[in-house]
Amino acid sequence: MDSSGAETGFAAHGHDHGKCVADALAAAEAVCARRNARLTHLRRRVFEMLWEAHKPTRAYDLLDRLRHEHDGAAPPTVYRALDFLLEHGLIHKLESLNAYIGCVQPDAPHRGQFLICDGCQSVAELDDPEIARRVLTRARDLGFEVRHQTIEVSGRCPDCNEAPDERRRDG
Amino acid sequence: MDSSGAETGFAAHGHDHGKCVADALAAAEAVCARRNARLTHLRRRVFEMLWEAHKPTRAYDLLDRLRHEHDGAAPPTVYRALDFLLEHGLIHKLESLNAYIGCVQPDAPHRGQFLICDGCQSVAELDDPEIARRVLTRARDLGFEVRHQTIEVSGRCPDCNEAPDERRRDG
DNA sequence: ACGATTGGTGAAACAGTATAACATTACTTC
DNA sequence: GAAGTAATGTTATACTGTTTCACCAATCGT
Repeated sequence: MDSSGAETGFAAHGHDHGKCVADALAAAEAVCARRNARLTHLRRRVFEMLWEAHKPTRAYDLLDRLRHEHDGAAPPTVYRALDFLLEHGLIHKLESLNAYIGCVQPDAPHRGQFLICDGCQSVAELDDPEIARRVLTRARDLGFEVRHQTIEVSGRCPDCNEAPDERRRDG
Repeated sequence: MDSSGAETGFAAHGHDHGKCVADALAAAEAVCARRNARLTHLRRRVFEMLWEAHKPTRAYDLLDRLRHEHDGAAPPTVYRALDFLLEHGLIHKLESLNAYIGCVQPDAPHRGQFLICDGCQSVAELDDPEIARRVLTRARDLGFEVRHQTIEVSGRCPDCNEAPDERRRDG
């Protein structure tokens, strides 16, 4: 639970991040292979960058990083890659932050629930079927047919809660 | 349930919209009076515009309308009004649309859940305590202290469901 | 009434987010 | 290898939101 980061809950400080990125990439490759989707160099790099950051990252931050290794990078470059990754459920967009983050369960397409820490920007992705089901039920009661759920919760993660002002986990 | 629009669920087509706006305004005035918050002309107008539209409205749409009656209107004009209204729980921001909408229960501050129709842009605000509670519980299990919940569901309202492509409720 | 403080507004510039449109390259398939 | 499709390059632009500073109006203590 502490070593991969590819599960529900907050990643531990000292988790093996190299492995965590590698695992995510392997999962993404598997998904794309299965679907005959082309995980091109650009798309792979954007995906890797999101996992390397391991926190919500904005499109223009990705663009800045991309430019370091790729001269012609422009907004469409990164947005197209993000669109592809979103479409295949490999990443999520956090609407309340206008930021993107790697998906911890790319195999099964799903709408996750996100806990977003105001203090350190860490994010935990839940996949609680009860929450999703309850939302579905209430919607259906009103005759509403659900297509997509956006559930984002802001607040303070355990670490930032302990040390309200001092500690900031950035790396 | 069909006449005021100021309740959970989708507003009926022929509801008395004048009354619905007037009621909302009265409620807003009451809230502001109780808190010694100043519902100035500008703020009131933005609030009214949101209720008149009766669907999610973007900041720059409000700005356009504001300019018709007020020459000096600029982005900060409308964003400041929106900030005030948000702060006092008189409106909500729909993060997945970057749009704003009047709150149906301004009395008790709350985090609502929103059903947003892709077809006609109508929105129903739920206030299901079970959903909110379940989210709270799961967060607390992970040691996460919740500050704010963003729950937005997109899909199709009953009307658009019946007539998938033809009917569009705009007015 | 007086000045000081506070909160609201006017105005201009700017920062951040995202898409449109069209040209070009690369990959696939036959 | 020619045709068709998918991906990328390139430029421009639209949309969303903030910063900053100056000014005015209401409030408060005296």
